[in-house]
Amino acid sequence: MSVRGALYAVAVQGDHAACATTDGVQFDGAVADLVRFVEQTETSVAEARWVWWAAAPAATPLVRAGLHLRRSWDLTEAHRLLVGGFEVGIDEIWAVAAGLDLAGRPAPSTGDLFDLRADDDAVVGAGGYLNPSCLQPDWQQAHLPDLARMAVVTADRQGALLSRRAHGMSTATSESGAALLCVELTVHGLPIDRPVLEQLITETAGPRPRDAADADRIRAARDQLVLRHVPGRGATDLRNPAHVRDLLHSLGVRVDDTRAWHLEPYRDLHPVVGALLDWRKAERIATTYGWSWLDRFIGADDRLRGTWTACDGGAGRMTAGAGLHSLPTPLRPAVAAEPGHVLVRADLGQVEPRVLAAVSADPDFAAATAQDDLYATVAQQLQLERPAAKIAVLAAMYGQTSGPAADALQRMERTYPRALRYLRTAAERGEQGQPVMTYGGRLVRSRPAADPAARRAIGRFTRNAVVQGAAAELFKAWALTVRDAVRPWGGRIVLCLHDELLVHAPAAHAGRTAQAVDDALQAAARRWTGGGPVRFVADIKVVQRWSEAKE
DNA sequence: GATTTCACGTA
DNA sequence: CGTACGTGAAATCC
Repeated sequence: MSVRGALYAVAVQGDHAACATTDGVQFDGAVADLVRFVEQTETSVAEARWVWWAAAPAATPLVRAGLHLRRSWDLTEAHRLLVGGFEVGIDEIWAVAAGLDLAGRPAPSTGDLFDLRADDDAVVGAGGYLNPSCLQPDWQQAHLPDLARMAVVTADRQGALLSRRAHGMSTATSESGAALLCVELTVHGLPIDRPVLEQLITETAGPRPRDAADADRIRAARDQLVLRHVPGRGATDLRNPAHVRDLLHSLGVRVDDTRAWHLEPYRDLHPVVGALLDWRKAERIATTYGWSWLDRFIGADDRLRGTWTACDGGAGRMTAGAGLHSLPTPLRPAVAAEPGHVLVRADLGQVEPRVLAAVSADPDFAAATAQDDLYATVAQQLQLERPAAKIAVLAAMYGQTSGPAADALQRMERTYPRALRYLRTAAERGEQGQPVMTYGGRLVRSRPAADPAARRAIGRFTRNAVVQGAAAELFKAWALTVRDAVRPWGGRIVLCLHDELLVHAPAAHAGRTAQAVDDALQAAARRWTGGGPVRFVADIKVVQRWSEAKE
């Protein structure tokens, strides 16, 4: 089966661009003119699907120009479904789609004057491989129409391979859409209330330093809040874990490392412990989320911008730079809707166990998803208290085998044999060095492991990857449905956080937008589960600031 | 100069 | 001996 729609492949390098279909090259010219060509095609060809080797270089100029593209096919994302992994060149994508042996790929030209292959300019060379020079920007710029034509061919070949895999095609279009959404997130950014953020940073990290000497003074003052508790050891470098450990040892705090959760029990032993733990929080904001972070990542339009990727190499979640996925809670009041707008904050409830119920097709576990609080039902079925039931479910998904979960896990085995078998199989495959496949048909490779402990660690990784990865696939399907559903009301997704969505929308359409986000979940879940019995729930609230309505 | 270790933020 | 990611500072490797 081929990829649905009319395929238009776009290749961009610098200021130049080309577009091709199966009928041949349709456009070859400047990026500024490509924007008009794409806009015209998007409106006149209802079934247009945009194909690119990677979303970022091709789609960024289109998104910057304000275009909204409905359908895409991302060769890099589709390739990742086929073979797993992360970093790939277009030569590898081409070879895998063509069914060629990767080992036979010609080596890239060394640029050596005596390398005669540099004279061979054919796009597809001996053995059907792409010219190894295809990874070089200047070669790409000279061959953009060819790259676009090759992209159309590759998309069709990938479609033929993925259509043999359960859910392969829908996951490929979803992951492609996620990659385009990532370009939009990168371009548009997250709205920030700059005065509030500056206030919050000032409270923890101190005022904006005037110069380097001022920065040193503020830093020393912060250190002094800790060091004043240990007279005579004022030379201790708080940023050096070994120094801190020695200091703590001298006070009778016996810890191997100085991580916060090891130190927390000693908070009352000596005032320096609490001061150190408070210092760490302030230091984190000062270094990672301080003034230089603000200057680097928040634009003149008060938008926080990081680089987004649609699918990490491991479990398959979206990732984001500029600290977007680890913004400390104290700073979240600064994430705020623009005037006349609201934020619709939606997060999935207990998504991983619900996903496990769906992907393992365990009927009794699926029945538990009917309730808003899945763990309450599981507790009844296991005849345990709710906290113990929750620990048991999480232990099963994360591969914890020791501690208080052991008895509860046996009950899980008896009550939900199908779900537990699904997890055990994934763990065993990882331990044996084999890849696992997610519900959506994405291959996750297991890393090689030498000793038994490392093999078990890989087993925990693959056990978790089939759940976390499938949850990521459902999340992306939801996010893309939301992207389309909120658009008529002027809404736009501004943040994706694994199981949480933030939509920025005009205040006048707040209610409609919130309803659209909920409807989108039901529609996406129905499609994703194939109409199965598993229920998904979301907590959805209309707020001005991200920090509101957060339990 | 690049890589590893420690630490910690988020889910 | 619960999973993943990104970031920064210091130590370590080459």
